[in-house]
Amino acid sequence: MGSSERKEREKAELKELILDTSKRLLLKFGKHGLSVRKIAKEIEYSPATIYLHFKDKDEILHELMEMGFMLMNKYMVPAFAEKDPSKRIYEIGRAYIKFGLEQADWYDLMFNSDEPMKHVEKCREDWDEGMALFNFLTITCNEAIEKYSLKGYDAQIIALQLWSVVHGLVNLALTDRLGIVQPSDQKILIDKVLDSTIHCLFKK
Amino acid sequence: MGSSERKEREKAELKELILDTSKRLLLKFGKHGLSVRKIAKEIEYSPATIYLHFKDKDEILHELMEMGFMLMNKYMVPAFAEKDPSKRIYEIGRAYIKFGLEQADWYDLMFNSDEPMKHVEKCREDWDEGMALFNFLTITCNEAIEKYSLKGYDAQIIALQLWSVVHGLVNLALTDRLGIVQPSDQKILIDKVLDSTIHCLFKK
DNA sequence: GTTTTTAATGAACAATGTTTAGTAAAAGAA
DNA sequence: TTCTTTTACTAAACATTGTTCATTAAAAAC
Repeated sequence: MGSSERKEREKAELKELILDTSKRLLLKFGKHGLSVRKIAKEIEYSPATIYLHFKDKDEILHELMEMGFMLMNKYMVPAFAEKDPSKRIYEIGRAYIKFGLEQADWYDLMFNSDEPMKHVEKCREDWDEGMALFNFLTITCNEAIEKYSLKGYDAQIIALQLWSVVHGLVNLALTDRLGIVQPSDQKILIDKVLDSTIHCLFKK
Repeated sequence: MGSSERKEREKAELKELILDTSKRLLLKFGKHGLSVRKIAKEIEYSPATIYLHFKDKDEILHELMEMGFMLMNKYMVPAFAEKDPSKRIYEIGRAYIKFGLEQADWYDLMFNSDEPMKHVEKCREDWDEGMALFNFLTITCNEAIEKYSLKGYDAQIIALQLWSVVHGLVNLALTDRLGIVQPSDQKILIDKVLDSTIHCLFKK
């Protein structure tokens, strides 16, 4: 006895190594540089070994997705501290966009990829990182609605509207559609749209 | 002579056959069912023959993209006919969303895919179908701004804001993020967000 | 020392996009 | 017609991808 504990620890360490390596490959070479075989080569194990720790490639992607939300939360910290609701919404928006543009591969994995969502059974359960963020936005919208006594506003609809704008903006930027339509500085353009959105919601 | 003309016609016909088949495969099996080898098998030629008519798979995707805009235009026809600018904006938004949800594979190809944009040299030139649509939206926004005498509004920013909202909504819906956040009827939810967006822009 | 459990892999399968050398047929020239 | 050149096409190969399974080597349990 006792050796079984060591075994489990070693097993967990290898799993962690696989995830760390996946993360590194994603950061270095993007989603196209992340393959099961490359991970295997990197950690100097055979590809089949990966499948002793993960059912799927999707399962790896799914765990990376969770890591992505940890990273995103770091971007959100200053925004969460903001007292004024409409200003908090603005800061959340800015942080979201900043994260999306700076961490394009993470963003894509977390918000655009089908694979880790469809094939992993606990998809709903594990996207609650995303849901928590959305709920916080909804609460903030509620605060803003009360503060400005906006009647006929549904906080959840407003939250979704805000999410759609920033999600749309980030995706348009990342897929090079923004530059075609308006070749000026994209960041300024994006800022203006976010300004306009919040202005027309809360500053009238 | 004369036979050379027939040759060229036959060549063009084969190219058209490849594109038609690609289109059919995309519609039937989605983007994952569309491979060079499947196209080849379908038209009963070898895969290498495809490369006599197209430089790349990307080039095929690119031509499909153009077809997609033709299809999208059909969705837009009723909206274009609308006289009132704010109502026209609303109808464009609805048509855009309808197209996105009903023709998910086309939408993905036209608005999300990197490949046909990055590797084909004439990317800018050929996305002018998309640009034309955006320009029309911008013009309509201008009309609305004048009609409601909205000061300090930039038509292009408003147009981009609108595009971002619908693009974001469609993408959230297509990648199953909407249902997680709010499991009620997605179409109604999307409609409410579009309503809210236009209402807060033009109806105050 | 023997048996059983575990960890790890090599090799195979079915896909993918793409290239190249080679062939067969058609077209053009004599 | 015969010879040559151009054209249309393909078989085979290459380098990838995710995934599975029979097998082996080693460690653990008895």
